[in-house]
Amino acid sequence: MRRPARRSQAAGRVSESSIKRLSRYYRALSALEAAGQSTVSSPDLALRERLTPAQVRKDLSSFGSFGTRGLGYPVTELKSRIAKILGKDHTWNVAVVGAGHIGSALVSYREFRNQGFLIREIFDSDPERIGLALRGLTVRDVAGLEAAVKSRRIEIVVIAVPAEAAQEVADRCVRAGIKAILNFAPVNLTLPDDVCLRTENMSMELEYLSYSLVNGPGPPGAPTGEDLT
Amino acid sequence: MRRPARRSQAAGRVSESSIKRLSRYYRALSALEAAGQSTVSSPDLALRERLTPAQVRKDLSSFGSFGTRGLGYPVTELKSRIAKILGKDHTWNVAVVGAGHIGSALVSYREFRNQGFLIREIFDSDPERIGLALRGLTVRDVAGLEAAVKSRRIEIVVIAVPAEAAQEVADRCVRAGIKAILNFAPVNLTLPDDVCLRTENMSMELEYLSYSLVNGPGPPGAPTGEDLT
DNA sequence: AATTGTGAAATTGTTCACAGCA
DNA sequence: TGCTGTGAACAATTTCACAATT
Repeated sequence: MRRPARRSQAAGRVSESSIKRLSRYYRALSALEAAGQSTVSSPDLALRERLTPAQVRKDLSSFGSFGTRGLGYPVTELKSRIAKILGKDHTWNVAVVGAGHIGSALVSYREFRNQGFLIREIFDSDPERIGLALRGLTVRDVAGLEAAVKSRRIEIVVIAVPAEAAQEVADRCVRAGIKAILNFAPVNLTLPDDVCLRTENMSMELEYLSYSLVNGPGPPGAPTGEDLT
Repeated sequence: MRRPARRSQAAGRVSESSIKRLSRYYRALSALEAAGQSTVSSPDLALRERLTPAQVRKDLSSFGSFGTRGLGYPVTELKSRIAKILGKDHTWNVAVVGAGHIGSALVSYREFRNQGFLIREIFDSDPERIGLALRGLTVRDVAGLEAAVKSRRIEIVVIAVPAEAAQEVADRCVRAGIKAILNFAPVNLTLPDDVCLRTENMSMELEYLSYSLVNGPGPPGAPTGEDLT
């Protein structure tokens, strides 16, 4: 065996939250680049993303990044560095399962394609939907999922089926060798540890909103105007 | 025996993450209730939500909840307790701004209504879309937003417009007195502190997935099957 | 016997503060 | 001078371990 394995880059230990912040830096850097700014400082970046300069520096340094002391970070360079870390230097082949409202919205969602996620197939089990054309794609029978994963080299599956059907779809994805799933069904999927799962849980966000409306926004203790005795 | 001031319930200090977990408990409890189970223990709940029993107990006890030692938590009781905390004992009047793919998907999204979020209005600025019928709603001119917020007592606005237009819509919401916004546009909105904002950031989730595909899933060091040199 | 509720310990994440560099 | 990179201080969160309770 090899020594304490390193990852591709100088990636140390990167927490989920710092990866999420990386996404935000990426977005900010894209905007800066578009605006023609060539370097950016940590206070500057922090301001744009409502973070602290220290955090920006910690995050960026945590994967051995290089800014220039006294000057800041080179925008384009840093952007492409982050792109690489986030796997944005690839494109990914995506299949959507479920051609209902969410599924159909996704195939038309520009942001998806912009980010390098190319939707190659959309599946459904409803005979009424199979055969429909959606943005240049034809809805196909979900029975063909495994075959398509192989033949079209699908790497990511988006699950946009009703809650009851989601686990079964997920199981089939796993059997087909899929390693990343984005789930829109409001259930907890059970998957092997080597499959990465993200669940887009709108209910959770909504509940957080309603919680805040009831209990007052912001950190505990913040005034609401109302006095809850 | 006077104590330092309490909130409505025994709500102590509740972090964002524990509120999100509350949503999960709620969902698990709904399932348990439907299955006819009348009590549930913390190890049981933890298993279903992939958490630790200790965390479940900490969360639940943090707002002075009551299980029964030796027995567990009463499912129905706990569920309605959480419902109250999350503001799920109300319904909320929601307006959607933006009748594009996301906006239209939302008005048809059953989960939304199930959770007590009633979409009362949908707005757009595109003359081609104004007047269209969507699930019993008519797309109206966004110029009428402020008026509708008042006359229809809208409490939550969902922003589903392109990135460029999002901040302006948000500003108008604030002026109309809205205190909760769910944002689907891929931008950072700037809002007063007393307005609760949640941004549903799909790019972030996608980037997390692609990061995981590139760098291996799970906590750092987890084996992938593939050996990244 | 089983399970909650909870201080205390461990861990994780964030901010501070300053040395080192352009 | 201004800013990065980073160890050390601090804060938040999670887990542990156990007394209390049914």
